[in-house]
Amino acid sequence: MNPGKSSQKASPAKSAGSNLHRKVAQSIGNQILSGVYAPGAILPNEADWCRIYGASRTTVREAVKTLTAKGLLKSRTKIGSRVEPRENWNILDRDVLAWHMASMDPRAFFSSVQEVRKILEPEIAALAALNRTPQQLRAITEAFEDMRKAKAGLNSVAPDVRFHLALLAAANNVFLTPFGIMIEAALTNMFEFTSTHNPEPDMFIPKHEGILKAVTRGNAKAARKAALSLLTDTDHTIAGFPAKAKKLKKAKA
Amino acid sequence: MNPGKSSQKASPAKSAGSNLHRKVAQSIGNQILSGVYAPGAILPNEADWCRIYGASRTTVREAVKTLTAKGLLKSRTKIGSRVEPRENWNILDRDVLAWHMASMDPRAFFSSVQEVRKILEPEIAALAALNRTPQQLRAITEAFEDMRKAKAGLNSVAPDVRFHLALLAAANNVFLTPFGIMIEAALTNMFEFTSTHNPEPDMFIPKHEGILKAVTRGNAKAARKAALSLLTDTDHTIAGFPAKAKKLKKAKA
DNA sequence: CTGGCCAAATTATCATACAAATATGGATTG
DNA sequence: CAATCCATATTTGTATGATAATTTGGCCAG
Repeated sequence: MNPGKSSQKASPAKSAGSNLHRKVAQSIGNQILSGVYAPGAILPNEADWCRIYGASRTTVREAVKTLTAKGLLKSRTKIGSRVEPRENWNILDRDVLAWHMASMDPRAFFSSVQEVRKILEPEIAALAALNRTPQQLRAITEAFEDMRKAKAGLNSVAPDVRFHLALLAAANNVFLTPFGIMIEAALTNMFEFTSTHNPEPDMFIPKHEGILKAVTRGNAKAARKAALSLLTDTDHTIAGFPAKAKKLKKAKA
Repeated sequence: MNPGKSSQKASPAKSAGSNLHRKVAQSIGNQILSGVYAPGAILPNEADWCRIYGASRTTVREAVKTLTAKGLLKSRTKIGSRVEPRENWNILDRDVLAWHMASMDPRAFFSSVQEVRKILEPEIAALAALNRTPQQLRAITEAFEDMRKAKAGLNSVAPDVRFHLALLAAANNVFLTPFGIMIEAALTNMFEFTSTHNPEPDMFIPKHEGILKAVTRGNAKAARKAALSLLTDTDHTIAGFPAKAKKLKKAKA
């Protein structure tokens, strides 16, 4: 038998994506990240989820497998599904990060992110200066040109993201790439949070140019310094917006 | 209808875990990471996998959803499943990393890992010195005591891993925790690769003690320096083993 | 040549049934 | 009374077969 379903959709897992198992996964994922189910807690069983979402067991199980693959869950026969300890959560997964941000204080989020960015991005810039291929340098350059054209405002976010991701790719180290997701999330949400995406508007373009030039010249030391300088500006921008607490509205379900 | 299955298991997805969908996921994951299916390539469809593994569509689909959740795949109706570009792969996922190591040159692996470790671990130690809770400090201390007791050899690996993971946890930054998987993999495999896990056996314990003391005193600068010093020793150990190319045998299917 | 429409391929979802694992409590036995 | 074994109930794991939804690609008409 298939519990639920033929009845009515009790709690309609909203959100887009149009895949039901995806919606279910997002809904459950959000509940875990928001603390409705704490690490160690046992989740409702498959039959329960079927009733809750009005979905078939097949669909629910695919959602559960998705969450398991992201380190949020582990299922055992006769026991059910248990929430994994936080250190196993794949926080650098795009979905998990989105669910995380949806229920986190934005200031705490930016604080953690900037801490890591200041550790990594100067070194990423330095590595890029040493390891970049001509093609990768071109990608960075083109992103920078687009930034210059876009001037300020919302349109400048996308090229900015591309710039930082291209830089990251140019570092040529697989184990650094997962941070692209974090950087992207940070830059994208910075605008919505501070409503001015550019820290120190006058220096925004020049400081990026500083990184580009250093990477072009292959000057690791200068690249490191330029990247750090940009991040310091970003710190100031964020610090200039105290507990505004505009809820980040990134996640979907 | 259910393709395959009732016939015979053509290519028996070996490996442990005892869950069929897990074995299938590991087998396909290994094939993707080893380049059998390159990014952009279209994979066999569900019916094909059913025949190949002698599994039901239910099982195959759960495996595919698992891989999708790790960023290796994306499925679309009428198209099939396509391998995602490498930058979307969740390389800091435990499984993905295992599959990656299974088909990678060990020297290249250690090179990339050490590059990242030298960037992160000194700063992790510094953050731990500033942010650690008493409980976290105790965890680090206990791990260190176990290392001292264990002396050299294989038994010293586990406490060493615990030491570094406890340090990481004490940094108290969510976005750093995913690196625990990489650090664990590195330390665990170092022993098998160099057959001497301890770099500079005489200095192995003292250098860890240096980190512990600095963290205990809350001296960020000293912690940073001590962590870097340890990593430099590790570099030397690895460098001392040129193209031995003992294949790492971590992954399972 | 252009636009729209049809058909085929593939994933998405559903319903149902049975298998396997395992925690739990109760019976059995020393 | 204690320890062991065992039956049973619960929950996930797997199989099967059917139908829906999506979308590419080509066909056809204007």
